Amino acid sequence: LEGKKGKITLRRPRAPGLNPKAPSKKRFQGAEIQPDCQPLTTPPKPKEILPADPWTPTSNLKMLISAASPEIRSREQRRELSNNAREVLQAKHCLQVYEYEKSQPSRKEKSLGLLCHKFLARYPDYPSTAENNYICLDEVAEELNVERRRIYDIVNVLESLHMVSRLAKNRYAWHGRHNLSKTLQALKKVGEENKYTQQIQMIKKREYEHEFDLDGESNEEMARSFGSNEHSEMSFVELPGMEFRAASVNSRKDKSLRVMSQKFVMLFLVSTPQIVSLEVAAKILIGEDQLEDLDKSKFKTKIRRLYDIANVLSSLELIKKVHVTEERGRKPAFKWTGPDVLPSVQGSCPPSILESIPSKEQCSKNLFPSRGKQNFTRHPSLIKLVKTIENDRRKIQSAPTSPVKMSASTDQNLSALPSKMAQVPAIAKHQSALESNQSSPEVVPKPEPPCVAAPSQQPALAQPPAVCPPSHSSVSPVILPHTPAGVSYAIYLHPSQAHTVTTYSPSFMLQPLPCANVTGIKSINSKVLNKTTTEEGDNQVTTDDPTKSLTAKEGPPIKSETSSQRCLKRSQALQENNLIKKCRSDEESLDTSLTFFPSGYLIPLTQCTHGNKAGFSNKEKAGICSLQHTTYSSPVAGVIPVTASELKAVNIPAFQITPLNIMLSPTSIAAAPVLSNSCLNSSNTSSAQNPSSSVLNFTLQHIGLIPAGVQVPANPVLQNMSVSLQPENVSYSSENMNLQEDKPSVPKELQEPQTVTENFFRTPGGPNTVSSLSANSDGTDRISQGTPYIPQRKLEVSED
DNA sequence: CATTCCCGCCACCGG
DNA sequence: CCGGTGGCGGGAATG
Repeated sequence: LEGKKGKITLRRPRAPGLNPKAPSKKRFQGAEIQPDCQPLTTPPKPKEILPADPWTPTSNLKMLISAASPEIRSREQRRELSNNAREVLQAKHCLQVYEYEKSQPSRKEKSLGLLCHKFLARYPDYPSTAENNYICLDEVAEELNVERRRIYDIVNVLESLHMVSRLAKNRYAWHGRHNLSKTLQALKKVGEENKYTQQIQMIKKREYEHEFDLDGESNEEMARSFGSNEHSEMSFVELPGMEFRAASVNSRKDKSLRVMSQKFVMLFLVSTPQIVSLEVAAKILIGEDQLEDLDKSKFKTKIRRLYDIANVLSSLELIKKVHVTEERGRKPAFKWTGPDVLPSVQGSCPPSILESIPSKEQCSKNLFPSRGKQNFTRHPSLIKLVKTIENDRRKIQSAPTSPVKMSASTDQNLSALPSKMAQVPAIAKHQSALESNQSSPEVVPKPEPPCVAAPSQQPALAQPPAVCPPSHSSVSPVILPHTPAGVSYAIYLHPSQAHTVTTYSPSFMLQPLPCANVTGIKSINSKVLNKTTTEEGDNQVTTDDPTKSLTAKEGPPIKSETSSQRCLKRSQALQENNLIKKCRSDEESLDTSLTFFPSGYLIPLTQCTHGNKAGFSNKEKAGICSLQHTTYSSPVAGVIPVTASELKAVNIPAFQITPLNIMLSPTSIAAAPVLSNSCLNSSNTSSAQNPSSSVLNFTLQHIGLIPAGVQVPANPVLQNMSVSLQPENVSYSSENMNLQEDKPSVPKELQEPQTVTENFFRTPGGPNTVSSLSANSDGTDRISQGTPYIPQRKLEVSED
């Protein structure tokens, strides 16, 4: 009880004796000082604010307007009252119009997202090495003209991504996106260890059952397992090079927002469709004693917080708001639009990783203490206790300190410290070498840079440069916020993985496999179409139900028979979101491209690809103006140019594919063939098989329609389809789920016709079967295979 | 009415 | 004890 600070009830009544409204009034005053305005009806006329108004030249006007606008409304309603209202109204109207044109409704102007943009605009995505960009909260708050409290919200989230780190009171260091990829890797890993994927599944299943009143019991079991191995009180995930930058100051017990942010991100990284609904996220994040503690208020609060976080993440363009429409209506959700994250593992010392890491077990323990025994639910009090202990430990550990910068040597010492360190796989250290090139001061460049590379435009993985140019700070600053849509992926599979399709084995992630057998499937972003409206090429589409990475995801657009009962709406599905990544940092990408890939993953080749291409120009631009956040670079119209070299031969050996993270959207499938026809004819001819057939095989196998090992000859139908179908119209359903952009650029009518049979891939027998979870002593959990669980409900995701 | 989420009170806690 | 932090939830804007 005491753990949490003010319980709701404790909250001190504001303005004793006054009506609850008091606060709001205060609010207004705070924003604009109006000494004596008559309360009631008087419209707070535009009191100019104090002197300086930092922002735009027109800000005054803005202020006026915003101040007036509320009034306007009320006035409008009783306009009859005044005779001269006409004029007034007109004037006001003008103002309003003006307002709309130039400024947004005041509330939006104050949104955290906007504020965050402003904040981010102040610092480069990739700050140059040397000068540390220090951030002074006071200053920033003042300059941005907001209360400091808001800055904390932003900074806390950024901190969770290690984009900033606290140096001392009021001071933060700006790191930009240099650490982002590492952070994401670490987060992904932790997320995997925590079985978030399964948790998500459980939650969904539960909901599902709830709806239909299916087995109550399994429900119970679920809850139990969920509760036991879940609710993790996990501490902040640190990054190996940065853990203590913040020194003593840093140890604050409540890192809740930060932790929450990290968890939230993890959810995206581990779920296959990379779409997470607020509801699910909230439930998972609440974790704790979540039994049926559906505690409504708590849930609400969590949601609120998630919105805060989401706004910041959105500003960072890591996620984007979408809506998932189910039978029950549409729910807010977010889609990951950030960089793809490789499954951890470093290039430099592949084999040692397993050992070097204290052990996943340990990591998990630290992060999720509850994890050990999983068959009974832990009593809340115990949890608390653990928590407390941990906190104490943390304090102690973090004791020493002063904002001293650590060098590599110290780094090691530190690593011994807190569990925090343990939490993060040691991995990064080695990798840091790569980044060091760029410049992070703190990172000590390791002499042995793995394989390579020049920042940015690296050729394909296949041909890493033999030489590694030491850093060039000059290069580093290149910023590439968005690149055009086309992205390519390669799928690396390891033949040895003869697992069934459904097997999920985390352990693989840790195994650095030399990329044996590389099969590259190149999908191109076919955003192409002339979609006029959507500028972001993101029309995504694909999404599989996270719950089932196992089941087939998308049915290739097959002629569908309407037999399927549900009609899917289609979104303009063009690509899978993954494909769309905008590549932001070359370095990061580089980083990834150089590492060894565990089998079963889709590896984004983006950077490589773009580097050679037009991407450059964009990069440069980006570099120049740090602010152009919001605008997505519009996808290149038409097919994205792909060099022949980029297209790798597709050669998929007959084997089973571990489904992890593999996402193929029909679009992508369609795209390949199209591409080949239009642009790459010559290039792909060399491939052993026709890409389309490979893809088909891959898909089918993945789906489980055909046994592994069986190859299906190129399917004429598919090819035809792919050619003929317009990407936008191609819809595809993953299971029964349908994604839809929130603001569909394509009229539904158009979309409708493209119905796909959703049932097509459904397992005959038991659509409802759910894979069960079993915890292994080794700490890894696997999903036992069973029939894939296929949710019956229809889901649609729409973009905002 | 539902969804978003701003605002700022005030508990904490480091210094 | 002060002042920076940041949990938290009311309730205003918006949809």
